[in-house]
Amino acid sequence: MASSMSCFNKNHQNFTINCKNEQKKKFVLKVELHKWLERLEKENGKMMDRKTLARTLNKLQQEGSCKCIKVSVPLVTNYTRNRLIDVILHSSVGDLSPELVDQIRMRQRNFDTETRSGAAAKLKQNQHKTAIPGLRISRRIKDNKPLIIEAMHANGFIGAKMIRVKLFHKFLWAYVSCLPGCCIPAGYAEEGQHTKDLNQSSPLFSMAAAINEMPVELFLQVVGSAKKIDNMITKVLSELPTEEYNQLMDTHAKGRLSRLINILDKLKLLQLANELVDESGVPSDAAPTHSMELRPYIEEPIRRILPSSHVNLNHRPKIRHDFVLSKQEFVDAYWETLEYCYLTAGLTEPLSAFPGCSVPEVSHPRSWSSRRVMTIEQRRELQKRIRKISEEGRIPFKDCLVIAKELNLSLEQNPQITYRSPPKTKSYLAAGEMESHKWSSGFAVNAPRWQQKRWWELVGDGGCGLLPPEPKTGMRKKQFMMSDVLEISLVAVSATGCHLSVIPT
DNA sequence: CGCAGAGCGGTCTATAGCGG
DNA sequence: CCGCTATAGACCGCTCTGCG
Repeated sequence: MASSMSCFNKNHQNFTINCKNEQKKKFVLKVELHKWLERLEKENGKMMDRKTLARTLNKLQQEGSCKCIKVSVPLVTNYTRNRLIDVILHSSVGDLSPELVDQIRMRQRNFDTETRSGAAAKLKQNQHKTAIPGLRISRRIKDNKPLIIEAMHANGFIGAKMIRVKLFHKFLWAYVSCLPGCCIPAGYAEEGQHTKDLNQSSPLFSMAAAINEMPVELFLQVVGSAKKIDNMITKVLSELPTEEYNQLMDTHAKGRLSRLINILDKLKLLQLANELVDESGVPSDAAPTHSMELRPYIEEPIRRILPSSHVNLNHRPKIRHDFVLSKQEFVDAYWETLEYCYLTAGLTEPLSAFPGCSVPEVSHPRSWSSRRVMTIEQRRELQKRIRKISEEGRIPFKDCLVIAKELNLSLEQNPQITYRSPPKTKSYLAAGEMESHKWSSGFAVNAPRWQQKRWWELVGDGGCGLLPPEPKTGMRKKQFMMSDVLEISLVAVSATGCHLSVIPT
């Protein structure tokens, strides 16, 4: 690169650009080059103007020393829009390969990160200079965020990011496989045959068009909205009136959606369609923007070893799983493998293998916590039943089991609720949480905050009569028997689909 | 206690408009 | 044609909050 651009003629002044290893580079970002020249010129007390650079590059391009192109990269906060980045290619570069586009995107990402982290460090330094010891000014304005989050969850939003990514990917795969002319062969039996066909290409599709066909219910689960949804969950997004659609697909929703797409991209399950965008602009909504990768792979993270063994991480063999996503069951198998490899990766180095090295989320157990994944129908039916039963009094254990079974709610998840006795006394308030509900248990409750309230949040406003009666004025503490709390908790278990472990006091 | 999500405040880029 | 300025849009780090 540098050889072709080693001499820059600007305002009759020669600039020599000399950079080690630059010869090996096939491209340079325009912003990178600009910053670089700016730094050089600063030493001379002058500033490089962008237009001057553009003119010079045009001249070099006409001479055939380089090629100036624009590469489209997706925005992080808006899945429907792309950002065009200016790239100067070495004249020897022919067609843009997907690898080169990847490198360009990576370089742009790194450039952004570097410049912004530099700016943030400068800001931090300034803050240190101006900070008044002991004075802490909160710049956060209290808002209705908790209410919004609550409303989103009430609409079925799944907190676990990887579960959202999984559901979204399964939807996209199903969408793409139904596209006319799609090369995903349905119901293939012969491995050799589909391998041959799938080698041909990764099916192209328009992300915007795919999302338009997304069921509202799925949208509420994976993207989320705080909007009150009535009689719309059976529809797909494109069937919604514009106003409703815009309310669902607000800036934040687009941001959340874009982050999911970004993760699918980093998992190499999706690829940005490699189109060279000309000066005239951006492709339309109907044009293919992404391709579905049908041959993804997963590497098992390498087991952690004791330092004494002195074995280099790089020299241990990696176990690799290759998939051919020709059938729904293979898509399921991909996700099960990914979850298994990384969720159980307690004694492994997630960063040692793909995709753990590029998607940190895959190795966070919280990202996979599917405890509260329920369809809206399940959620509403559960609310209805619990309300009905609770009007009649206490809910016996067997009824909880019946509800869980009939609504197909899982009881088989990780233990999350733990009741145990306090070190000395058996009576204390649990972390002020019960206090906030104006009642307390008569024994130790060591459940996390969310567990202590989440289950009654699930069943509706104010607890649907399941809560012990509100204590009268002055009656701040109420003693409950273990059986009371067990019963209540088992409803929670049904509602949340988690285990309850009881540690005898 | 650590993580994830979201808002804020900041920087950077692209662009348009203006005057020299 | 050139350079300056204002503005919008994008997106990061920091921070706070709630969850598990």
